[in-house]
Amino acid sequence: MPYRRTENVVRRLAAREQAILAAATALAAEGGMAAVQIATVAERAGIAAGTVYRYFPSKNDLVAEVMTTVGGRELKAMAAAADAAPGPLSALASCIATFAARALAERKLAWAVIAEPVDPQVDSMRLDFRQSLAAEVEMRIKAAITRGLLPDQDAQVAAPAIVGALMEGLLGPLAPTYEANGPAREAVQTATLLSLRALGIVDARARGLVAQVALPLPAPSP
Amino acid sequence: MPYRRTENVVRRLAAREQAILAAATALAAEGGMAAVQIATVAERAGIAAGTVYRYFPSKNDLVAEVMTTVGGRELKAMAAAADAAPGPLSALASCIATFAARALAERKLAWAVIAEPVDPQVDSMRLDFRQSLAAEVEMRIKAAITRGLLPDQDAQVAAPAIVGALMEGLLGPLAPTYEANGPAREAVQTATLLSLRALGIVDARARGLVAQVALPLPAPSP
DNA sequence: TTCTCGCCTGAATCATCATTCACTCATTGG
DNA sequence: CCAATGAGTGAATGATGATTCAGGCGAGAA
Repeated sequence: MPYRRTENVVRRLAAREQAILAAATALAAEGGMAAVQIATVAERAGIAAGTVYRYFPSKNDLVAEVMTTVGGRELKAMAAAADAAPGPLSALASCIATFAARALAERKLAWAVIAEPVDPQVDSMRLDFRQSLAAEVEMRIKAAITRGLLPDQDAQVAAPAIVGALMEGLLGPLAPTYEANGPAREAVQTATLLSLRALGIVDARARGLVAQVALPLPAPSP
Repeated sequence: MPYRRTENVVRRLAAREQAILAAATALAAEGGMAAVQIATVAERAGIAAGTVYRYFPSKNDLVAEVMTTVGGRELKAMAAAADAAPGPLSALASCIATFAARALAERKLAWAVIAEPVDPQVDSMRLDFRQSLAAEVEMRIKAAITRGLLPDQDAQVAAPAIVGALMEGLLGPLAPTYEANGPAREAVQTATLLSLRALGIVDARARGLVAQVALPLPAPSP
């Protein structure tokens, strides 16, 4: 048995895989999907291009993993925020505002993961995420409808529409660039308000549904 | 003077340019921007690849022209529908519904022109279109606000958000595929209703703002 | 220390497309 | 019919980026 993967080696391998993933994510956050190139990722991770292929069978797999990781993190945050809310309506509001705030904090990354075009193969992966995103919102909408807190409506159209509105209104190329915390927070509130109104909540602000979720913009997770 | 562009030649040249444009547009409508390749466009137009470059200095210029053409057509339709409406609110409703209905009728093309990613250079062209799109909606929103028909709000965020909601709700990959006229028309109404509610119109349906604009889905312009 | 693995390297290869250009050919005016 | 002109051709070229692979090298086992 002249060679075996010692604990040490295993750890190093895992660390390297994380480094690659981190490099790819950082590049996506800085320059969008176009910036995620094997050579660039490798350089940033401090390894040679070929090495990347020891960890990921193809670029698509790498990108897919980035999406899964980032997407999962966001979904979890949304769900957590919603679950912590006192009632269905404020859960809905929290869910929406959380998504908006977090996406805005990592604008380019969010755009890259949600919207930017990629290889068709990877696209189906992205679809899953968008699907989950919409599903999360849809669930909250339905819950509110069930309790009579929202007018009856087609949640299956409404949910993606809300997601689209947030994306376009906050992340898209048309959206203004928010510098400091102030305007960004306002934008999140405006967008949330708009979304809730779209669903039929007329006086969200008056009811404290918006103010209550005026989260600080979270620092991007490491 | 052994050679001159006769009337005949000029006509032929113009026809060929149109053929190229038409081929590119058709390809975009069928397979998205990725399908718009010089070789493919040329083949579809019945000419050699090199010939395309006698008419367009680069692929980007060709794509830009496709976008301008398609985009202009849509903007004109929206403006016309809105201008024909009796009041500011129904103008707004018409504007939104028209966009929704037409985009849905040529789903892939609309997606390609509005949302699908492309070369950064071309992207600025697309931005112009999106900008105009949002501007058109924004103008209608502001008009309604001015007359006190809508609650005061930030139209600059609301307009792109509406556009985003329609895109994602109707065109995006998550949106269900609408086959016949029936469900599609309903989807347009649902989306329109949602948009109007987002802006603060609580009872759009009751007021006949939605039903009134239940346009037939237009055949795609040739 | 020495012998093996198997990880790492990065230049070479492959694939995909846009773009060019030397050449052919049709049209035009004389 | 002929010469001139420029449209049309399509194979060759270029650029970009993913992927491969033959060989170097360092870490574990004896």
